[in-house]
Amino acid sequence: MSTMSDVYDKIMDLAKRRGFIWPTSECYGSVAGFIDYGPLGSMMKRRIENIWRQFYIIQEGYYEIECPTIGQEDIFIASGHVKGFSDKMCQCPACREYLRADHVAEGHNISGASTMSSEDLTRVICTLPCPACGEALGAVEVFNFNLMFETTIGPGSQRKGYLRPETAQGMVTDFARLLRFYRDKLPFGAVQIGKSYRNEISPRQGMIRLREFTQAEAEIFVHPEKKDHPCFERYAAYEMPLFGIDQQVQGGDPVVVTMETAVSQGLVANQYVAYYLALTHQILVTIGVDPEKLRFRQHLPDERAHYAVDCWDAEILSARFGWVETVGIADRTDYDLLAHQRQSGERFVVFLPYETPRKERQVRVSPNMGALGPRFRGKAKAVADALCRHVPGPEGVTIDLDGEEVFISPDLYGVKEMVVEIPGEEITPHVIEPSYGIDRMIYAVLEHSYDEEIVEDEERRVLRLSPAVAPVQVAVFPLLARDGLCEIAVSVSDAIKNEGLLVEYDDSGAIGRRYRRQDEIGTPFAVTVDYDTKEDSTVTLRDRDSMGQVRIPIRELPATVRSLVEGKVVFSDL
RNA sequence: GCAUCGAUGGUCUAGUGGCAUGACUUAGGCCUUCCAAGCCUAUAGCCCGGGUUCAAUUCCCGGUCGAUGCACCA
Repeated sequence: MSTMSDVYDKIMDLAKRRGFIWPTSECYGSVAGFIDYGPLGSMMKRRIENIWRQFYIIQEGYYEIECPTIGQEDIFIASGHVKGFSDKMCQCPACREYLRADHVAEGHNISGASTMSSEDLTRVICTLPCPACGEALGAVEVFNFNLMFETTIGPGSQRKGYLRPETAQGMVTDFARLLRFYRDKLPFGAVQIGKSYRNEISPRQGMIRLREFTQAEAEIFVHPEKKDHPCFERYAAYEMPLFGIDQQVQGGDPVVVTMETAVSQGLVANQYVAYYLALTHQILVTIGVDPEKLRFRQHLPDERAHYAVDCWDAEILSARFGWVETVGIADRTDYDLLAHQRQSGERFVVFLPYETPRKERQVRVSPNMGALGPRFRGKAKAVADALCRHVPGPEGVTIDLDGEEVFISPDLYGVKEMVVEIPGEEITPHVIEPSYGIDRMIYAVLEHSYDEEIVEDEERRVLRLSPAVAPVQVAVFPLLARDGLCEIAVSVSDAIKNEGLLVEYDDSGAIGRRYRRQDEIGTPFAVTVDYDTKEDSTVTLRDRDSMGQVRIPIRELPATVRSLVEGKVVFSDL
């Protein structure tokens, strides 16, 4: 454990010193669960988010939207967060221990505790002993602790609002607009990258459990009966470790299978889920998560939401925290759309026309209001409604009118049988929801990239970041700060900047120290201008990981470096 | 939120009821022809608030942050 902590401590120390991650507002003492991204951290975060966009927006074609981080109460009543995102807690009057009230009750075989009101729970547990100190709970009081930050909207605090606990609701509440944007066809998807907030009771694991964190989420709306992904071929042969329910229950290891097999064997519920499992694996490996420290674990039936048909977590192995849930991928069915439909009174459906309109025989009852009106007066409407419900025959019908049996003769209505054309049907789509914790991804990349080695009796710390996520992409040095080398180096640096790359120029101290500085922040390439440069206009290009060097002409340098950073060529091929 | 422990320049650290160590880093200079070399100089610190005391970085109380355990973890 001591060596494990060391890795975390070293990474966080480096991250603090070099400007990746800082405790927030340190001058006032910081607040647990909040962090600042420093200059390098912000850049790296942006690069990771952009890789995510590359997959979800460019490859998948799901456009990004941006919704407020504060939402009105209705949204979170519908989503279930007002009710379900809180825990029933109580404090033991004797030992002041905080307890989950429903857990106390369940510990004494009281069933249904999780659905009881606070009052009922208080009554039930007040005779029970405190599980911590053994004293009777007695004057205990059960209260709700909701993990959402609450606020008010507008002056006078009339309107309650919450900081969103996830970005996903935005895509669901905008469903009708999105559907129209995508021209009324399924499937379609929308994504959002942004801040979410959860008032964690005890956010003590550095950047793993934050109170304000960044999520990247996609909501993909699909036909409930068409869960084959149109581009499944892309990942059908993709292999990765899946830790299914069976393997977990039987105490086995994750199995490495193709997505094709996973779906056909029923390990993964459908192609959509499998597709995004594979896509997620690809994203995580692309940003620099070690594939050996990555697995996908299926939620057990008791941890999965009751409405979800399948749910998987991408878990990343951290030396400090063990397997960390970093991405969740769930088939949430129509739960969210129906919930908002109920709460808002709006319709959350897609109208899907049949290929050819379906013909259907229908019996239509048309009450003769001209006759019903004078006879039943105020009750005429109720009679008409009852007639339509009963579908009376030609011989009249007896209906129940406020408990009174009333015979309605055939002259008071007509019955017509007709063939109507049904052009299509309305369906409520199902939602496939991949949800990424960006901050956890960043931590994982830092931890998996961190390396130490001994070079000539000196410890060399190096972040082996992929060029795709390294904040600084190229460093440029004059070998010595004299004889006009600085001027050449500055112009080389400018030339590389013109390729859109982030360059750091440094001419201070010994060359070795400058290389080490860049190694520590993960800069993948360094260019050095030396005396030969003055003779033949070439420079050395140094590779961070191998510390190898090649000489290249200055005029080829910018394009070469760019290809290297984009991963189109690798250093060993130069 | 509770319990235990901790907090000294950017980092690591010595130490103390009475002028606060050292190293590394950083900046400037000298030197230096490719991987943290050397020399000179400079910048910079006792977590915050209250108490005890002539005097508190040191002792006491409270808080903040961090580590660990408990609890919690859509």
